[in-house]
Amino acid sequence: MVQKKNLDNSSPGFQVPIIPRAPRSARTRGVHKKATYGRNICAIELLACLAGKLLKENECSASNTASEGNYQLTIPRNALHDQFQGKEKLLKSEEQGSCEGGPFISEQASNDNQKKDFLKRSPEVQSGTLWDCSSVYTNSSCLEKENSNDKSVTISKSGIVASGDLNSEKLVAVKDQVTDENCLKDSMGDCAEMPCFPNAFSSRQNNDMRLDRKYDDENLLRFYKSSSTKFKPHKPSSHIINRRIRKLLTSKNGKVAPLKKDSDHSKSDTGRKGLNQKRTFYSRERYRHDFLQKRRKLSRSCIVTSDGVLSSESDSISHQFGMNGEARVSSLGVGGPASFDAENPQVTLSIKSFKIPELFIDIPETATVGSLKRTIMEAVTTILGGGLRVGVLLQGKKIRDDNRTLLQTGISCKEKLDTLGFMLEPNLTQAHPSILGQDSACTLPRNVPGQLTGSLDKHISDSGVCDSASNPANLTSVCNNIVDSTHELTVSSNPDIATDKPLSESRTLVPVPEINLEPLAIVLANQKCKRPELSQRRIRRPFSVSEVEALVQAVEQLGTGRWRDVKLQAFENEDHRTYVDLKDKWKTLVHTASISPQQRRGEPVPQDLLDRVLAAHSYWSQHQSKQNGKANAAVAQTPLRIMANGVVAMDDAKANVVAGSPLMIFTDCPAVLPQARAEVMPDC
DNA sequence: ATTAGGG
DNA sequence: CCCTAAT
Repeated sequence: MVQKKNLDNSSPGFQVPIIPRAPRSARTRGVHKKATYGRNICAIELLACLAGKLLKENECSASNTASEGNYQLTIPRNALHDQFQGKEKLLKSEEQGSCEGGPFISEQASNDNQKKDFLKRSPEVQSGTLWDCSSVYTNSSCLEKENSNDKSVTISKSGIVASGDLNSEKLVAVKDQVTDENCLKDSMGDCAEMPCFPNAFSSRQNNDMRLDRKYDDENLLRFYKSSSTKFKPHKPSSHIINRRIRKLLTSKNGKVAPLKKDSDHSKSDTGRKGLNQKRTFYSRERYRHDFLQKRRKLSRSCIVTSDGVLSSESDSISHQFGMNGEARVSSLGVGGPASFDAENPQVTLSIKSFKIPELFIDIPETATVGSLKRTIMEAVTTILGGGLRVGVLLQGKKIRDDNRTLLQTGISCKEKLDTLGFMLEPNLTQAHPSILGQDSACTLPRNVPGQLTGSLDKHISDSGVCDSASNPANLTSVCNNIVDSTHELTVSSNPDIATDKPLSESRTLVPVPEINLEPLAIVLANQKCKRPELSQRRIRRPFSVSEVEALVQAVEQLGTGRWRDVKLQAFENEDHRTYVDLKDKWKTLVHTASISPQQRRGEPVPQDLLDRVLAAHSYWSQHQSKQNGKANAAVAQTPLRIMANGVVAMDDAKANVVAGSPLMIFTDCPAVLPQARAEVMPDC
């Protein structure tokens, strides 16, 4: 159990213990200490990084230098080594063409045509776009484009969908105010070089986001910008945000005070049923039916929870998560991709991309680019307000990152590494209070989002863009923990104050009462909302044929009522298989054997095994009933026998054997089996 | 802690 | 696989 203790250590380099024996209660549940991996720090820092990126791109500056902020994530080699057991090689360098083969948007920027096509594919793109903090300017181009048609805005490039009846004239007006008009051009071609294009992570621009992770007693993770020439915003307004970012960076442990005072929620998360990362915000007012429908649809199918997926560079994984959100990692070890210097035991990874699956925005017809921009900013801020956390994926599925689960996954095995992945996702347990709703509903404190929004408003104003719905104050929302795992975020805004209002009003940082406010809704969608994520549910681990074989054999000998013994006999060293699991598996085996082969799923179980399952099941069922009948009859421990000729012999008459006796001789109830297992039959 | 069953 | 009641 000493080893157990080590496991509870939140050290990133947890040891894979040599579990002596199956714990009596492998299923013991309880509050598991979460592996933090320096989560807090990481979250804030990543947030800052993203925010910075967003900021930068908001500038929509045509500058397209390759010297973007460069962040590196350096993980102590030990940390990885312990988990991967020398499989660091998987983390090969991916400096170039990191996006190759992956369905990422970033790959589409190579030429204008592709971009156009991409836009047309918006529906699909929406659900799986690369979140690159694309700017509103970028979006605006889409706005205009779409607006010319059905007035339904679709910002697909960044996975943002905004629908509403935009006023064309306004857009046009806004257009003139936008710093970079190119961004508003209908033709994306003019934006080819714009950093605001989704392809913010194209290798070409070389602005990969890297996080450097240093091992530190205090900070497991230290984030720093190793080089930056473009990070600093040129505009004054940006400083505000920048300052904020800096503040975040300096605040230890994500001490973004107002952002995490909801400890209750995190507690509830420990409980499986209490977890609630789903939150729904919706405005009180109605939207135009066209998007009303859309929204409704969305809210039913899953919303919010943006998550980026950080996966190992396995292509298979890339494909798996192509529609989710993904960040690719690559090793940047000094000594080469897979080389490790014993003296410099660190593995350096870089986040190639990070995306948030979907972000749907509903905006009123009076909306302006400015309001949209702000709204998006709010949404992002709100989402990331709680910081980010690194999730662990196994075979494409989220798994808890507590040590127990990690051990279960067997990621220490080399074969498993291929399916191991990581992802960035909002740290909901520490989420911004405003988005942490109670079970029923809650109203967001208006002043909460106001802070950053205020800054943004100024920024917008400075940019010359009139922000009509500049009242962040109106961000009122209701959170619902919808049973169907719906995530929905609706941010209402005040469109009335829109364009016509003086800028001064737009700049106000003071929350304004929501009066006549048509809602400006933002729906953050996450198609894979069904994910339990923090769920304590163990990962699914289908039984292999050999396991089935072992199980069948054990049951043949021990019967169906001694699962513990079955476990001990056949799965003693497979800690992830509890006797309950074995029992369940047997149950399914019996079922499987009872149905037609066409109805069976998963890895096919050899028919002979299924035959044995049926035979054993039949026998033991019968036997059990007889036992019940004969109150105190001797318990036959191993009445079932399989003869060398492939015959399963069962004989209750001769089943009366000493308990524990493994073998018996039977002559009745034969069942022809494809294969015989002579070894089981010593006598005969 | 196990078993047995339903979910 | 999970959850529970019953041993």
